[in-house]
Amino acid sequence: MDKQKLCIITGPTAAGKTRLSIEFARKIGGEIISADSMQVYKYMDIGTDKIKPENMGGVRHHLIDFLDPNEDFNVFTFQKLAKEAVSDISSRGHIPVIVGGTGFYIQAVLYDIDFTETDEDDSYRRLLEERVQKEGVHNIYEELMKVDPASCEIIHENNAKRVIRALEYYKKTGKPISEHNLTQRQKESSYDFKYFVLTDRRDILYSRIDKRVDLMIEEGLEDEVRKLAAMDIPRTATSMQGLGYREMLSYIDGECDLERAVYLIKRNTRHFAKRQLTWFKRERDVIWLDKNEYDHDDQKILKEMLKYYEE
RNA sequence: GGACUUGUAGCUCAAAUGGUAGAGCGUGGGACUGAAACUCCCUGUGAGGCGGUUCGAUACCGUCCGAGUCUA
Repeated sequence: MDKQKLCIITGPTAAGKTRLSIEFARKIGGEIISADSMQVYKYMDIGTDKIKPENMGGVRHHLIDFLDPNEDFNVFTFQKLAKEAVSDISSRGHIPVIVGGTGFYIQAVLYDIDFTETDEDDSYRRLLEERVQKEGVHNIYEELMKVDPASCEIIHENNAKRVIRALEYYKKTGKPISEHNLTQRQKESSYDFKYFVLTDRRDILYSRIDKRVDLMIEEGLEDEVRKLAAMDIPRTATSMQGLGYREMLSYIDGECDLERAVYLIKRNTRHFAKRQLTWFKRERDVIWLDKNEYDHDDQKILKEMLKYYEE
């Protein structure tokens, strides 16, 4: 049986994925699955730069704007929903196009990474978090050293989050996560995929980010965040970790002035774009599309993408 | 015009009784496999110019240039 076709359009934030993806999807008869950890949330439109229905050009979108900001969202959930969407789309004879900047999410779907090993119980994680609060990471790092020294080679001691997860994994499965990761890494994709990474010169990217943040402020980001705050969404919620939301909340709570908040949003977004690029650089079988090499002309890029697609 | 302060890494600033200097932030690079817009790691030879004193000056002296504060 032939492999299922799948396209991916990703790249750092503000590279111009959204607009391009609409044209591309229309050309190939595709439907879009958003791979964005924040655009899943309702009431978070400005800060996530969520596409407006009138800009969708008739292309159907999945995994966007459906979750309450109080709810948690993570890779596993995304993977499950995305796989459902993929089969739904292909069952109707369309091509699934994954669009978004969360590389981890894309990987989870593309290589069908196995996350099914554990239950929902996170009491152990909570316990470890508390211990880190009180004792620092060192002690639990030592514990990880005993059960999974290979992970200690990879995870830096200061990276409490990853140390906790490694211990949690061991506790729940009796196996080291390092071993699991190793086998997952070997996987071949079961899709016939084209993985496009849209990018641009760094300075252009950065100035686009700055402009976009200014625009968000003009469009009323503050108001959007105030409304969320009024909905009693805790600052620790996954949704409130989103860029722009975190910083705005600290401004609203009087921890800094607006100017500072805006500066931080811009800076953190730049850092984020950099991290995204690092991620895509080490992904296999990626097709880089540097806008700079196509005179920043979407039509030229689109032509190139279609060429790859026909292959 | 006079008095004073000041000129150290892209930015904000340290330190060293004269023995060639660090921090934070930015920048750049990297990791990442149920939190990922998360979390974490690595990354800095740079003293305004010219003279002088000295074995040796970014530090002392002179001078020029730039910045700031006060003042007739």
